[in-house]
Amino acid sequence: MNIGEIARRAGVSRSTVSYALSGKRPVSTATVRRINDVIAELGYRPNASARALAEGRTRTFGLAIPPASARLTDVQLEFVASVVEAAAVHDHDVLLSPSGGDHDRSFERIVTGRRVDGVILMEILLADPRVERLSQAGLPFVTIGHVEHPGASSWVDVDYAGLISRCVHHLADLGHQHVVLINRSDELVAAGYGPALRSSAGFFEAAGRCGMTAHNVCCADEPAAGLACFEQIRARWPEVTAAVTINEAALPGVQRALHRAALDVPRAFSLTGVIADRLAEDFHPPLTAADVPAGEMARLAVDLLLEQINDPSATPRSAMLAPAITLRSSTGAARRG
Amino acid sequence: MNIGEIARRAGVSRSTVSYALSGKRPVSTATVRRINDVIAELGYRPNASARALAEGRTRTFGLAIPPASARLTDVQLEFVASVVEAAAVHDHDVLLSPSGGDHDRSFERIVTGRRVDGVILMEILLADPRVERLSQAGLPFVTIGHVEHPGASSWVDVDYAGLISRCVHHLADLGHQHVVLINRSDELVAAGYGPALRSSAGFFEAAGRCGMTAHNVCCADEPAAGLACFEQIRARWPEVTAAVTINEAALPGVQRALHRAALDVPRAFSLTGVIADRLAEDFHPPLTAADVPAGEMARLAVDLLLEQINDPSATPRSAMLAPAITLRSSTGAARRG
DNA sequence: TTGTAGGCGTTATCAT
DNA sequence: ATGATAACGCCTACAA
Repeated sequence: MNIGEIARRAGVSRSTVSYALSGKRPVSTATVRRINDVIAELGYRPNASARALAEGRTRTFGLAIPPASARLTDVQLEFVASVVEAAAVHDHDVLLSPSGGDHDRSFERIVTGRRVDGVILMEILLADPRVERLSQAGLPFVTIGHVEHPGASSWVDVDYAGLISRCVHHLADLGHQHVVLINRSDELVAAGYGPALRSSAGFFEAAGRCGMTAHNVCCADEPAAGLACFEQIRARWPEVTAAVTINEAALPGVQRALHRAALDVPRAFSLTGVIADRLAEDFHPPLTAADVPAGEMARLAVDLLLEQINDPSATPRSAMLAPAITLRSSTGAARRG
Repeated sequence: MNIGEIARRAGVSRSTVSYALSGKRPVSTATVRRINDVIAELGYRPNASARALAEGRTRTFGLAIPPASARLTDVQLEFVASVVEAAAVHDHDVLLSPSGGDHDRSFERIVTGRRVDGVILMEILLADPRVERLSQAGLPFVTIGHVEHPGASSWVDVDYAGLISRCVHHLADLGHQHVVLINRSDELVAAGYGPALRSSAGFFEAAGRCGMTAHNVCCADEPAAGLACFEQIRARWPEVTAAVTINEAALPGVQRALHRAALDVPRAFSLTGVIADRLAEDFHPPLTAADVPAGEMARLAVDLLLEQINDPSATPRSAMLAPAITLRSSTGAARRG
């Protein structure tokens, strides 16, 4: 079933069918009707490959996700789903590429094979080879997280430094003197993962300003690590009365550690950070935290990407999101030493 | 950069370049070398759309995921990642389609637009309109979960009935008399979601055989629901000493309910079911449970799909997985009434 | 308002 | 062993 068949049955030329479909030139209402009838009857839809070849655009986005080996977290998953949905709103499809290492076949296939009109890069590192690859290929892209030279490309990010800083100030206001940051994993920090680095920077900066003693602890993205990590914190720095975290995957373990230590939150210990609303609400007690607005980030990323695709010469735009910190029940006045 | 340009620079015809690349006809080693040099120098890769148009195949799979509205669970996510990875092994890409309702634009675009060579359908319902749609479109597909007429199409599934039955027998052996099944949500059951129905069937069948009293409770896929659901169970049927579940998303809530009721597991209460290993191990105490082997299912699904694509007339194959039940620490002898 | 024809970049069938 | 050339199905000037 192709456009020629439709044309034949409707008694018109192929171009007329094409124009009737695209509306790029006037077609008499009578012919349009006839064509639509035939199309409806035969259930015709243009062949995407042929259209892409002729138009030079695929109406498809590439989404580079972390490889399956590195387990995706809950928010990351939500982000993927939201990107797909936002793309669908613009009648675009999403091609997945698990990538992260330097030489990924799937990523190369997508980039060089002109399979997509643009790419959204998740979980970007401060120095990410894929960014270089994409700009050299002249393929529009948007990164989630920003790179060394902001302004060089479009990105969407969360202001981890600022948010963590505000969390620290909040704790300072409550009288806490000794705080700890439960960060993402060592590997991520070593690889130059922005959110981890910026959180740490904002944390120490704010703690210094507030005259607090502060410690940073890296923790793998899993419950067991959260448990071990928290117990280690209690052992090494018993004077600590509050923790700030961006490590969502470790939360169940932290929860268990609190139980095990019979630490009442927030009376004996306060906990806050940057945590997706849903997870913050499921914690016990619900966490005072800044949301990670995955859905909004996804929509923004798609918008920025479309902007670049429609006008590759447009100056890249970017958005640094700073969601409000929602007060719930996990932070309270510091216990007296 | 196209094949013509490569041919020109290598001083050969386009077909020779094409054959040098595909190896579908002998090309002298000298020319192959020359061609490869040019290709390497210019970084050429064939245009995927043109190739798809000419070959009649896209080397792309469609993956129909539940819409973003229905939150994807952890295992579902792992499944998506695994499918992408398994597809990459065969040099195929994966196009995502959030679908589930009856009339989905994205699904239609993928199916009718010949954007993919085949489709993997996640979270299938007993009567799923997409199955009908795909077979009428003559597009190969594999379903995760099976439909009314097994044999009519390829599928991969987990033997929920059998596994749940074995869980029940295990509990019976431990002396439990009163058990409850914490199922997936009401909506899912009403929609004819296979795993929920088969779990329930296997549950009651086994309980009957063992002379136990048994109750089935539907529970939404979220922690809060798990908490409420468990407390309701305790209130309605205080005599129940063990629960079987397939609802992974509700587990955190169940965990909290156990804490809140100060129920010692497994001394005062036993818990088991079909739960992904990672989640089972993160539970406290680790759950005796059957794994949901998402990775294996994904690889199998891709294999079956490729089989159908390469030979559409091949009789559909299917696989019913029955992973072993791993004994951990959440089941024990029934407490005496 | 509509038709004709060339081109998008490959693959594959003829030839040579 | 290699070259022309016709598809593949669509879009879009250019004509009429």
